[in-house]
Amino acid sequence: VMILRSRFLDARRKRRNFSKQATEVLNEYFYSHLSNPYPSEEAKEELAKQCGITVSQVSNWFGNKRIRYKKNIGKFQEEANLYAMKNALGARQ
Amino acid sequence: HKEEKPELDPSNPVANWIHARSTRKKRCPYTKYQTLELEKEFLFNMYLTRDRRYEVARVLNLTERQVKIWFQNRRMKMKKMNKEKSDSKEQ
DNA sequence: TCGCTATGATTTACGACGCC
DNA sequence: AGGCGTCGTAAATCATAGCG
Repeated sequence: VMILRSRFLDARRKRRNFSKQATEVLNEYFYSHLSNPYPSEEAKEELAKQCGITVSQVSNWFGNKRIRYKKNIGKFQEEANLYAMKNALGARQ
Repeated sequence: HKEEKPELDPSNPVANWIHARSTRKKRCPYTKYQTLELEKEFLFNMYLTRDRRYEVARVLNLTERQVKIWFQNRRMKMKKMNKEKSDSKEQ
């Protein structure tokens, strides 16, 4: 408990990339809201909970994703297709 | 609510996103000295009087607008840091 | 081990809106 | 109207994790 706390309070603990599952959740939201990828505060809280990260981290992730996607749509085409397909399959059941 | 500039283009997904106006000044990182002096001033008071703003801007060779915005951003940063501190304390 | 790039976080600069 | 406040964000930049 104290250890978990100090993990957060402890300044400058090393940055870790988010888990594959977390990135999966964020990408699913991003690509299924591609025409308006701006989650509300409530949606951010839900995503944060699902991903095990903070709301600020969710905001950072979307900010980075939007600008990087916009800067080079081509580079993300494959990823976009993957999540579009995943979404279509999931929506059918 | 919209923010800066919804582009009117058909069919591409990015069209309705928020875009910065082309007239926006490019972000220019401040020097260590500028940042240090701004931090010292912030420690003295989180809100600037008009006279202090003029003086700080003059000394650091920034515009009054840049100094005003720096303080606004700094207050938001402080708020965020306080929130994270209290969030991590509960449970 | 070394470089490089991808990724998460932070820093400037505004637009939108609010309240004197 | 006008000016400064917050809030959320764009875009650039920083720092370094992580991989070939």
